[in-house]
Amino acid sequence: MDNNSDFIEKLSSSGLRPTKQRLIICKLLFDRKKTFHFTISDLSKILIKETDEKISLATIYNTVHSFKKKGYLKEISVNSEKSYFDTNTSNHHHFIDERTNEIVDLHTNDVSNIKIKKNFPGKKIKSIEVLVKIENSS
Amino acid sequence: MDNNSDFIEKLSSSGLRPTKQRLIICKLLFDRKKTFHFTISDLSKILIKETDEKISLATIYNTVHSFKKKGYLKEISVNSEKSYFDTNTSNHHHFIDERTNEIVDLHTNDVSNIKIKKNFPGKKIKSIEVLVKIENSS
DNA sequence: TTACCTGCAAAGAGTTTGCAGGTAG
DNA sequence: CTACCTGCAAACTCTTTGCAGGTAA
Repeated sequence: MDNNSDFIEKLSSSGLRPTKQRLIICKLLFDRKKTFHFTISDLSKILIKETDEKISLATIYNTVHSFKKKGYLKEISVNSEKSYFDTNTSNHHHFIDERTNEIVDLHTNDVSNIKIKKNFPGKKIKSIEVLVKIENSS
Repeated sequence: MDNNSDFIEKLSSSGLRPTKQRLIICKLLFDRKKTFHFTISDLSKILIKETDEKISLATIYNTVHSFKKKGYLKEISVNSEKSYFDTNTSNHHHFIDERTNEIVDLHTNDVSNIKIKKNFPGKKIKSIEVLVKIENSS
């Protein structure tokens, strides 16, 4: 489990100054066992609730975008209303319940091997993402 | 290929009045051989360019949402900046080039059969959507 | 000291809504 | 005639930007 000095090292080594705000956000995002899926407003609400420091929205946007650019976060396309970010940056898929916007990771090996049988002249495949929409079975 | 009286019938039969604006949009969206992927602003620009009548943005939004609600359009999650709509409402997948936002349909039988090997207590699978991100091969 | 970072407020983009006037049935 | 539809403007939400003051190295 990461601790504060790991985060300082992580930020410094990628050219980001380990400011107080970035460390708070790091702790919130990366000091957990399970993948975290969030929108900026989720993150902002949690920061307000769980932290004494008030971090401005602009800084949250800046930080999330820096982390994304450095590869610490991934943006996912599950919903066109808001941007969702994912602390799991490895190759994987998602379940989503569109009623609640609950998102759950789906490991690559929980999905049968996918073959795309159509070629695209001049283009190559960069990634294949599966979105499994789920609903209550009742 | 549909013509105007087919569209009048289509709208009337689903409880939508076949107004001049809706017919123009119908013709633009559905009187074509290939699937059309668009954002509201794409649609608006094309309407301005190809039509003498000026249709207000609010009406375009209203119309697209009515058509979606009636099942004539599908909204797709490929990008979190804008809503994309698809005139192909059947089950299928997409290629996307994120550099240009070019979207191309991928038929279900161009993708190997997908099995999800993970169960979700209390939930059932509603749909499985594959997004294949592509880039220039050069 | 200097380059980078934060926080505020303003601006921008996309979308929705309220309402007055217009139109289909 | 009545319910529904259109178009305008205002409002709203999410996101980005400009800039003054603050902070890490």
